[in-house]
Amino acid sequence: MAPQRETRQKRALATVLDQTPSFRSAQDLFADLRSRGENVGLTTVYNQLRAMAEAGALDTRRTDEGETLYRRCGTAHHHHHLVCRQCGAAVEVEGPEVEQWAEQVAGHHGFVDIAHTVEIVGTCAACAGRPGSRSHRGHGAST
Amino acid sequence: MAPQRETRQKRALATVLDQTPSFRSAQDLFADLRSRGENVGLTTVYNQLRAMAEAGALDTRRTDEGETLYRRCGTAHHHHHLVCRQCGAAVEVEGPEVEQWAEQVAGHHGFVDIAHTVEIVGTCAACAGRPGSRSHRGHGAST
DNA sequence: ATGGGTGCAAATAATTTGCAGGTAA
DNA sequence: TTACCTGCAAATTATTTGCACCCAT
Repeated sequence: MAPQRETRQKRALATVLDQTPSFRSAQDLFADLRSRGENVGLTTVYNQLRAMAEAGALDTRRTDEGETLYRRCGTAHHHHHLVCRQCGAAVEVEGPEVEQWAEQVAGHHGFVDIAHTVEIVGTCAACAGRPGSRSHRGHGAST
Repeated sequence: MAPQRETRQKRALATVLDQTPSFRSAQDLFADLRSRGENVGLTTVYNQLRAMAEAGALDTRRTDEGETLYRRCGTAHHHHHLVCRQCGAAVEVEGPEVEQWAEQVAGHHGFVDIAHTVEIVGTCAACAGRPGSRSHRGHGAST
């Protein structure tokens, strides 16, 4: 397997991902890239995003509207997310008890080869303080 | 507000929903309806599905591929799902400890107005017994 | 009669794919 | 040079919407 090549586009995307702590959509990242003057194609963004996600370098989520959101993965081990419904900020959390509960419940029903998804959504302290800041999936980049 | 009307299409959809214990996509339900000879339009299926979901009569999920799945809601109170990745069968489960854990973790990070999603995926006893039955989103209806 | 219900056709929207040309190694 | 990468354009796919007609009440 030939090693991955270093391209301007890859570097640009990686940079943007590193500068945002919250989940962002492909379309969003693409727009951000363009606003920075980086000339990267939408197709490339999708290509890279998928490649990185498959390589385990990115965490992914789906919004209720069907968009896939990506975010640089902090810890390598299993974890869940606590996401702010206002600003999109995400905190990685762990919960041994939940893992156990899932295993237990599944086993109790005769299920094997268990996997699970947990996501907690709420309003973070900052957003709770100043209501009305409807920057659901805000940028905050460039300019 | 005028009461809902009783139509052949609504009844047909309701019947199909009642006969399946697992989550099914709109496309899937539509195909099933047609295979039964029921002449219902895809648009109507979507219309009804959305109306029922908003009315709280249906539970909804999203597959990784972006499809929305619907299923008649058994219990009215909060619960989660244990789904079989092979046949799609779903069991409604509860977990007081998880609810508490979510509240606790969220509060610890300063988040308020908490909501959460939990989904356990596994292979049910039946499917584990006869591997290879790749009916990912099986019908099981008619014929 | 009448207004909610229906469904064909066209519109959306996110994401994927074909493929010709670019470029890192 | 080589084949991986890029990105335009077109294709896919689930779902929504415009709208004229129909039927349960």
